[in-house]
Amino acid sequence: MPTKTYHIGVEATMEIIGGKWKSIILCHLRHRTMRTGELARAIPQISQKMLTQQLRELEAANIVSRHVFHQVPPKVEYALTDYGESLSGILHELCVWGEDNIDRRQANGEAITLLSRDDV
Amino acid sequence: MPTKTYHIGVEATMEIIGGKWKSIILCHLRHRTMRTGELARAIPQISQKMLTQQLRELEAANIVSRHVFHQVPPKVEYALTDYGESLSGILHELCVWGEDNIDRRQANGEAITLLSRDDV
DNA sequence: GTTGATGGTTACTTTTTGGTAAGTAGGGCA
DNA sequence: TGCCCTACTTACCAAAAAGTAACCATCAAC
Repeated sequence: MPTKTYHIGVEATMEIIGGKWKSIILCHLRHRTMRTGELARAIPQISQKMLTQQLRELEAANIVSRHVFHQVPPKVEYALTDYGESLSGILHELCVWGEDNIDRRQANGEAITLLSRDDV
Repeated sequence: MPTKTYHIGVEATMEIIGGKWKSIILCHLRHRTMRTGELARAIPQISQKMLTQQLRELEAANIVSRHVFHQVPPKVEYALTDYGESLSGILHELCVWGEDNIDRRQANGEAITLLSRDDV
């Protein structure tokens, strides 16, 4: 098996929380356990496919846990694992920095909106 | 002009530091001003094209400044702007978390290496 | 006048990522 | 009987990101 080589720590981090959706999902799970449908409603732009795909990858990385309730209709809950919680501070800062960035760009005349500001 | 809409702060942040290269470049510039060639040597996997492309985008976002010395052969220096410095804490944490993540995966038997650990 | 150093661009191809739409399961319920 | 609910999968296609390789400019030194 070929050894995977990283040159700098941030590479590994971005492999886990990078991409268009993972950090968004994690920012929501940071606040509370959520069902699949709740996440989908919280992230209206995401498709079913992307949502489950990203959740599977986060689960594989031991960042998110998946709890299936054997019911009909199905019920599945996602939450940060203990290890996932170790990202909580970073996720919070990423949210806050982004909010500030949007404020600046607005002040600068850009046509840009932030719909929910839940990390203030 | 259509208004750009974000749903959560982290979206804006990831638009700026996301992608395969930006956070790596920024982690290097966090320590000191660097010339193009220095960056290229510090990130051996990156191509000329990607390096300049990513630097241009970071410059457009006002995260990185570009200082051209009108000499032959050319000399160009890149540095974090004051605003870019506001990412410094986050970048540091992203590096440290990644280093820890690699440690865990190694302890877990994965064939994986981290070449330089400059953020301890 | 050829070579080298440095930073950069361009055209082209490949890889990765994301989007759409349809289908599955299984019990509840009218 | 047939449709609903929820979570999830699959096949297929489109778009975005990244990789490759060749090229340019300038002046200095040999």
